[in-house]
Formats: sequence, structure tokens, C-alpha cells
Amino acid sequence: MSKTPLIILTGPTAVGKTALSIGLAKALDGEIISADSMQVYRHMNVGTAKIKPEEMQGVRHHLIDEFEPWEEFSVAVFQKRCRECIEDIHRRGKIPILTGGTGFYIQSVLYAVDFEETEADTFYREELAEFAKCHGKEALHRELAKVDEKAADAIHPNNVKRVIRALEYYRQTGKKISEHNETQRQKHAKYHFRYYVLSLPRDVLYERINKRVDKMREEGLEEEVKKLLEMGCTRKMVSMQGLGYKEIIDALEGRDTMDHAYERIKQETRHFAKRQFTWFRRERDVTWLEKEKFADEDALLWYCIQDCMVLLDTNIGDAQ
RNA sequence: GGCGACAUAGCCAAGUGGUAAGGCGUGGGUCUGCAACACCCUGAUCACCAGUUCAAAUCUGGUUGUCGCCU
Repeated sequence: MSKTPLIILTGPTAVGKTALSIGLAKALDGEIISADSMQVYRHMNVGTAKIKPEEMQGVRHHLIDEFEPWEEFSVAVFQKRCRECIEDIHRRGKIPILTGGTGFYIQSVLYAVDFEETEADTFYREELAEFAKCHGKEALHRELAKVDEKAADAIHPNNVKRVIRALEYYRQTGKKISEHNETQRQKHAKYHFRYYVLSLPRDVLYERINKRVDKMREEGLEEEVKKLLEMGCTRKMVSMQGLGYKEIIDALEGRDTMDHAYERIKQETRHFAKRQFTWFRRERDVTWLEKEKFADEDALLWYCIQDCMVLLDTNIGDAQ
């Protein structure tokens, strides 16, 4: 039996994933699934640099505009929905193309990370957060060391969020998260895939980021954020913690000047891009596509199409 | 031309006699249910020269540079 084919197209923010994804989808008769933690939300368009309907050129997109900014969303939800999309697209004889910059989401789908069927225990999380506030981060970390020494070794005491999750995991399953992670790491991809990471030299990318943020300002990021606030969004929401949103909210509510807010957005987006590089560098099975090595966008697209054809042919071969 | 002030890492900046805080940036890294999140690591010998002193970024003299004021 042949595995389901899956094309993954990712890379740091502002590198040009969207443009390439459309070209690829048209050439391969594919459909795009967004692997982006912010573009899933409706009403968040300019700050997430979301593709506009007219830019889709008829290519069907999934997992964009699926949730309201105040709804709960997480990797686990993403994984479930994404799998459904992949199966559905495959069943209809089309090629699923997973595009987006959230490396964690891609990993969860590609390697079928097991999130178990337990619900997130918000109450317990808050309880632990409270404990950390009263007794200190170190104390909370010591609690983790008592039940899972390996996890405690791996997680820095200051990283309260991760310490809490490790404790939550132990409480819900009675198992150590360090062991769980270890087994999950051994997993192999269940898809017949190609994992492209698009890249550009750092200075070129940073320049593109700065320009893109300027463009967001022109396109009315402030208006968009105002509307979101009118709809009842607050800084506390995960969606409002997205790059560009929290900074503008700060400015609108008088904690920062608008000019400075935009400077922060640029700075933080550059930091984000750097973290994305770090993430993809350690992912196995990736194919780097260094844009600067291609004559132009068309050459890059042509190369990708050819390479994907090879992959898809092999898949047919497997089936025979 | 005269007077005055200042010269510490890419930037901002503590430190005024005992062998260089901190912040930002930069670079690297962690990440398996909030991931555009959260978190970790990362650098100088203090403009230059000479002197005082057991010991100087810190005191003295000179050189260079920057800034301000004056004519």
C-alpha cells in the first residue's frame, strides 16, 4: 500500500512561501493546508499577512479563517483538523500541500505526535501557576524533579509554562513526559513526503520583514486591531499574542507610542524568523531551498515542480 | 583662536584606586497541547602615550577626537 503523499512548504516568515505555494498547487493540482497558528483566526488578516481571496487563483485553502480569535486552538486541534484535510484531499485525488511557518504544527502532523485524548486541564494549570507565584519558580521546578527527574533536567526552572505542562502530563496520565517525548521522537513519518524549507540570507530576509511591516501599517493594521478590540478581543487571548497584535494593542491603550510599536513588531518578527531557522535546522528530513541560488522565482518554482513530480512518481511505483 | 565638558563592547550605560554591573542589538540553542508562545546561552580590559602607586577605567601631564559655549 502506498503512503499518502504530502508536500510541505515552510520557512521563516516573509520568505515568500505563499507565492511559491500557489504556483506549486496549480502545477500539481493540489490544495493548500495552512500550517500557521495565527492565520486560522478570522478577522486577523493584515497582521498575519494572510493570503487574499483574489490571490488564491482558484486554489482551495484549508485551515485559514476557521476559528474566531476568542476560540481555543492548539496544536492538538490543528493536528486533528489537518489530518482530516489531508485524507480528504487525497481521497479526492488531489495533492495536499502543507504551507506555513509554524514548525511545531508541521512536526505534529508529519510525525503523528501522540497528544493522547486528554483535555487540557486549565484549572490545574492555573493552580500550578499560582503555586509558582507564591513559592517561586524554583519550588515548582522541584515539584517536577520529584516525579520526573529527566524532564526537570531538560526544562529550565524559569520556563514555568513548560514545567507546568510536564506536571500536568504526569497528573493526567501518571506517566513521565520525558519518556513520552522520547518515544515520540522515534516515530517516523507516515506520509510519502517532501519537506521544503525556503530560505534567504539573513540580511535580505530582515529587509523583507521591515518592508512587510511598513506595508501592514499602510494597509491598516491599526484599524484591524481596533475592530478586534471592539469585537471583544483582549490582550490575554492567544490570538492577540500574535506578532503585530499585542504591540498595537499596547499602543492603542496608551502603553506605547504607535511608532515604537511598529519598531517592536519589526524587531520581534526578526527574532521570530531567527527562531524558525533554529527550529528547521534541527528537523530531520528537510530539503533546504535557498532562494538566492535560483535565478528567479520561476526557476525556483520549476525546480520544485520537477522535484515533486519525482516524489509523486515514486509513490505510484510503490503502489505497484 | 579661547574656555569648558566628555571619551568604557555594534548601540545605550554603571563603575572615581584593588584586576570591568546591567539593558538593547547580534549570533547560537531548547522546544512533542497556549508555539507569531515560553525559555536558555553569548562579548570588552575601559581613545592613545607617559607618569604617580604594591595596585589605575578610576589620580597627574601630554596627544588625538567629539560636543557645547565665547570672540
